Amino acid sequence: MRELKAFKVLSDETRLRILNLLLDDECCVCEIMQALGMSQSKASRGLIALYEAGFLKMRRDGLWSLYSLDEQAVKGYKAGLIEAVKEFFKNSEIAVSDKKRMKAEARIGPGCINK
Amino acid sequence: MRELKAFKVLSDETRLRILNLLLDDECCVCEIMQALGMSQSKASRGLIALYEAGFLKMRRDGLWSLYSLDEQAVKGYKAGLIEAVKEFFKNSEIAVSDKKRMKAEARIGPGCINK
DNA sequence: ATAATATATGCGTATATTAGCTTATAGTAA
DNA sequence: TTACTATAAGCTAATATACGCATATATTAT
Repeated sequence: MRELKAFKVLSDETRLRILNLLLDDECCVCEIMQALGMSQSKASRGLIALYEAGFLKMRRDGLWSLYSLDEQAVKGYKAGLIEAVKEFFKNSEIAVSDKKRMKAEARIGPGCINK
Repeated sequence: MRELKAFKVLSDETRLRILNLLLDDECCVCEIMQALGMSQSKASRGLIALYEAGFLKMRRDGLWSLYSLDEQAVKGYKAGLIEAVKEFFKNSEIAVSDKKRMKAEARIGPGCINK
């Protein structure tokens, strides 16, 4: 049986919201945690899970880990999954406010939470 | 946030295999349990979960509960999920043998297991 | 070197999920 | 009615998952 990870990783609201944000942009962990209002470890773990499931790629830029959609993911069976995520969040209030907060945030690291 | 059930229900191998079988055919619980070699309660619960997630419809025919793909599911965001399931099982050995066993089985109820 | 910062990870725990076993329900047949 | 059969559901144990807290790691800056 093929690996189930891609299906499993989408069975969680946190990870769906993260993936939805990353459909358009490249983001670091701190941007995700701010935009989605979640803890650093939660954001990091969500991103890593999506990465390990093959949806995201990652590159380092200094202290930042920058995640973005892996173009390989839009081929094969994951394409349907990504399509479903897009449709799922279409006209979704939460997605709109997630994106809004994302745009508003600078990449200033998790420390900003305490400012 | 929209209901997450459709994503959650696909995070399990059993239910993926059931849905894949039902993409083509209408089946009763006993056919699924035989074709997939699983217990009656496991097959029934898998089918009910897929039904409640909006992938399947059900009709009664005497003692049999007959499940099949709900055409509503091929619209909206579930369409991508179904597409992903199809692609996932493309050229999959397990899907081929599942379908083969399915064709070989008559609808004779779970009692056949003991024969 | 030390300090500061962004991210990853180990650990414990709370919660959710799965599946087997059994029983209940509903329809059929005599 | 009773007997039979296919499915659904209750209960429980085993397993898996998610997440917070704290700490480790890695990179940069001084």
